[in-house]
Amino acid sequence: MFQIDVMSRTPVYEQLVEQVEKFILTGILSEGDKVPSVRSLSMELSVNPNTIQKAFSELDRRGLISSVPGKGCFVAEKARESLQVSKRGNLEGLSSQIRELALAGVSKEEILSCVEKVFGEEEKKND
Amino acid sequence: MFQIDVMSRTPVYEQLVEQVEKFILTGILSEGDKVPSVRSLSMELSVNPNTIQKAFSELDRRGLISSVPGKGCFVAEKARESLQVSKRGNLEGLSSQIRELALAGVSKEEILSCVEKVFGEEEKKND
Amino acid sequence: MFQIDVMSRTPVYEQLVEQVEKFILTGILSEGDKVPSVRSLSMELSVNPNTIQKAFSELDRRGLISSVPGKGCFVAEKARESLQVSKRGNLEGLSSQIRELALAGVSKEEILSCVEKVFGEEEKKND
Amino acid sequence: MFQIDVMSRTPVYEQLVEQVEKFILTGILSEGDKVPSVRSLSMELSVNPNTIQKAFSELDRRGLISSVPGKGCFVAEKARESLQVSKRGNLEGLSSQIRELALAGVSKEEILSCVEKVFGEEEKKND
DNA sequence: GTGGTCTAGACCACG
DNA sequence: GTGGTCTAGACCACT
Repeated sequence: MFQIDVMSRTPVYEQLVEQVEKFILTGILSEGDKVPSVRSLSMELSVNPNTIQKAFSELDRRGLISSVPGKGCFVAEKARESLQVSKRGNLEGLSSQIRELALAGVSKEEILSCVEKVFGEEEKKND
Repeated sequence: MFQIDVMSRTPVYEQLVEQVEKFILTGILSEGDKVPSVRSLSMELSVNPNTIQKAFSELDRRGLISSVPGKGCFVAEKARESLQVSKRGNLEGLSSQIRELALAGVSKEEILSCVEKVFGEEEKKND
Repeated sequence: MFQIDVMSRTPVYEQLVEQVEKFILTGILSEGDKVPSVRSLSMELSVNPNTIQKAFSELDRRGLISSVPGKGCFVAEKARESLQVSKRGNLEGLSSQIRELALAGVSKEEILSCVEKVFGEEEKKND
Repeated sequence: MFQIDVMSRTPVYEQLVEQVEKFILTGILSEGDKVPSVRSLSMELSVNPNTIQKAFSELDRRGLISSVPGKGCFVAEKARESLQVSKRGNLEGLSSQIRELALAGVSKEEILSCVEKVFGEEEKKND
């Protein structure tokens, strides 16, 4: 289920956070579902339990999962919804990235075709 | 000319690199131009000379400036061109960001309007 | 009668203890009354019997209930009285909380109005 | 400056967070001030650097300090103000505590005198 | 020197 | 079994 790259520059715990977010967004993890335990993930990924814990703490802090000591971690109510709202806030991040590309001489057409390409993939998946 | 934010999360030396790149891209720094010296920048920005040096080393490594011992640093030949090529490589970064937004339920229309907005700003500037 | 929230951060056994205390204080449970059995509560609340047992042990330790082997648990003599005494010990907890609020710039008036509000509610109930 | 009690039930890192908050609120730590380094605090308090780090991460997350890798941690802009706002949100916590005491038979007068006492102390300090 | 990340391994409270 | 906290000690990037 999870795949982490220990050689990556982005911290392992951050990779975990991102993947859980992705799973929630795609519906692989639904609200109320139990998230794999710290120890099982630690074994499965050969990652120290503390690192898993850190990722889970962060997800808890963001209100995406709810950690219940002695029972496990569960995907929070409205996790998906709140995730969609927060991600949407990154639209300005997109703007700045486009601005940078424009500065580098990338034409509007190239960027538009890039958008089309991505949404083309999406449709393909849904077939 | 330069503006750095010591409280920012992005390393000071990286901020310097980014700004030099931007200056090259916008033409504020043209090929052959002399880049301010390590010492003068250090004074001006109240930044440790080592940090400035690190930024210059990085720019040198990327082939954007070239150091001439005893004379200073100069914007390299074809700096702008090579910069445009490398930045263009970020198109895949754009794709992944768009993919994320799509996953979060942002519609194609919203993204397209975002692209239009940015290029609208660009045109305005050129008026 | 009992309501527990398994997702809550406060341990289930503690929630149980608090609720029994509240029932004693409000008179819902009077001295000598039989407390529901571990097994029935376990069924009713879908909570592990061990957890119920732990709560009862704690209540026993505090002298609020007494277990009669083979017969069940009963609210102890003077349970209400001793509870009132121990709760009164929380007055110092109140002081420290008020001190914190004062430090945060909350005025004496605001706190007094808060006190009035609570006692206003109480009177309303007794009407 | 800092005092932690390793025997306390409240985690060491939480004690640290609380103390820093208190220092900010009382003005012992002003905005822009440098907070002692992770390592120096670790030595001074005989607490593992990781534990200090955890406290600082939490404070950073709350926007009360700003961690700058390689430079140190600094009290954030508006730290005091935002702290006052968030603490004020605890007024409802005060209400519930008062409600509990009322339930235990504590009279309104006793609580009012408690409030008076605390604010009496405050005035004394300011003399 | 600084903070940030990670591992290894321990103990605790809870269920 | 679960998550939460802590220690000890390491490495990294940055100043």
